[in-house]
Amino acid sequence: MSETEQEFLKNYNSADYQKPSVAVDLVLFTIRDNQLQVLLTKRQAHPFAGMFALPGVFVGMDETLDQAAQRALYQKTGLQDIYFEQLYTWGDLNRDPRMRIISVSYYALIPADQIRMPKREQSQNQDAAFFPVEQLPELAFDHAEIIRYGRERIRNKVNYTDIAFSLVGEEFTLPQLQKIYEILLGQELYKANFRKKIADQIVPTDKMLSGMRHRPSRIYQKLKINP
Amino acid sequence: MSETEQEFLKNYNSADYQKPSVAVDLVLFTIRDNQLQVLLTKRQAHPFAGMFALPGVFVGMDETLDQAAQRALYQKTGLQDIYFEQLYTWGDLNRDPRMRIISVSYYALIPADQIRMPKREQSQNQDAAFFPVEQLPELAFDHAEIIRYGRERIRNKVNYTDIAFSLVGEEFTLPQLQKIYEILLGQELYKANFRKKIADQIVPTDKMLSGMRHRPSRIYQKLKINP
DNA sequence: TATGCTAATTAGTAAATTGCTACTAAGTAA
DNA sequence: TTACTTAGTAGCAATTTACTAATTAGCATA
Repeated sequence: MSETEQEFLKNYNSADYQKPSVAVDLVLFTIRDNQLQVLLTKRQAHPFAGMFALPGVFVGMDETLDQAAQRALYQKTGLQDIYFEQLYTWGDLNRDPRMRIISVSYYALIPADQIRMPKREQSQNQDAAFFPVEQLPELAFDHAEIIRYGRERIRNKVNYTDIAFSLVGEEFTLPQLQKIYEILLGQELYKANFRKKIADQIVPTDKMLSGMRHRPSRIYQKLKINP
Repeated sequence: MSETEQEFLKNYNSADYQKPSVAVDLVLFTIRDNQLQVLLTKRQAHPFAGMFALPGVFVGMDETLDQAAQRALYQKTGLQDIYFEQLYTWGDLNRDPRMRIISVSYYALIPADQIRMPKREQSQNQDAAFFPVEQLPELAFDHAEIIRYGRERIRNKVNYTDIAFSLVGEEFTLPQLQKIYEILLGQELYKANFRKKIADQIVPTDKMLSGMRHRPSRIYQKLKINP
C-alpha cells in the first residue's frame, strides 16, 4: 500500500465510505451419467426470478473467504471434507442489478457417491439440482461465465495435479478413473498410456469389481504416503 | 444464490450491515540483472511502519476490479498497456490489524525497457523500488505470501501460455528470450529444444544485434497473426 | 462343461518430444 | 590471422505419446 494510501487510511473512518458487498459463489462439480454436472438453484425472487443460479452466501465479518465457502458448501449440500479451491473474483459494476456485489467464486469436486441430491429430471422439488455443463439452463448474473471459467481451470489442473481423484471414492477401478480424466479433459485417452502415467499414484487392492458380463477390473486406492 | 439468500436480500438494506473493505494489491514483476524482481513501497505509517509492502488501492464503488488494478498500476508506475491478470483474493480475518480488508491481488509483467524506476541500491528516495524476489526485505501484511503465490502462478503459466513475451520489448534475440524463460521457470533450458518449441510464435527480422565481442544474434519479433 | 461375448489388461511399436553433447559460424579484440 | 566468445545447428539417446493388437477372465447360454 502506497504512502497515499496510508495517508488515506490514517483518516479513514470505515463507516464513512460506501463499500461493495462481498459474496462467495460456489461451482459444485460432480460426475454423473458420464457427464460433468454442476449444482444450480432456482431463483424465486427478483432479479432473474425463475432462472437458475449458483449457490452462494454473503461473507460474514467474522469468517474468512474459505470459511464462507465451506459454510455455503455445508448449507447447500450437507457435505464437509470436500476438495475445494478459490477460482476467481468477479467485480463488474452491474453483475447484480440491485447493488454492487463482488463475488469470490470457488469450485468444489464432489464424488458422485457422496451426493444425496436428485438429478434434475427426477427431482420433485425443482429448486436445486445438478445439470450437465453441456446443457445448462439460462443462468442468472454472470454465473454462466463463472462456470465456464471453472471448467477451464479444471481442464488445466487435471494435467499437473491429482484433483481428478477428488471425484472418485476411496476405491475405484482404473476404467472408472480413466473415464473421469476423460470427462474432465474433454478427450479420450489411451488405456495403456493412462495407466503408465498414474501408476505411481495408485495402489492395487486384492479386490475385484465383478458382476458385469465380462472380465472384472481390479480395485485400486490412491497412494497416500508421500511420493 | 439460494432462496434463503434471496429472502435475505429482499429485506437487505445495504447500509445496515457491516461490510469488509475491498482493496487491490499489485505484484509488479520485471526482470533486471537476470533476476525476477518485484516492486515494493516502504510504509511510513502504522501498522508495519518502515516495512515494505505491495502497492495497492481501495476499490471504488464506480470501478471494476480490473479497472482498480489498472488505476493502481498507472498511479504507481505511469504505465498502461501492460499485461496483468488477477491472481487470488485474500480474506483472512486479521490480514490488516486496523480493519477487515479483503484484497484482490493482481500480477503484472513489465518489460525492463519500460521501467523508469530506479533499482533499490541506486534509488535516492527509498520509498519505492524493485527487489529481487530471492532477496526480499521483511514484508508487511501477508504480502510475502502473495508474492510467492504470484511467482508460482507464473511458473505454471509460462509453460502453456505466451506470458513470457510480456517481459521483452517488440524486438528481442532468442538468447534474451530464453533467459527470460529460464528466470521465470527457475531452471535452465536447452537451446535447441527451446528454439523448436517457440519456433511457431516468432518471426525473424533482418536485423542483428551486434557489438558484443562474439557472433551477433538475430533479432526476432513475436508472431502477431492468428496461429 | 464348452463356446461365445464383452470389456480388462498387457504387449509392443512408430512418432514426437525432451535430455544432452558436440560441432560449426560470425562477430570483436589483439 | 589468430584467439576468444557466444550464436546457432546437428544429431543421437531416453522418454513420452499415439496407436494397434493380442491375451485374459468373468458371465451367459447352449
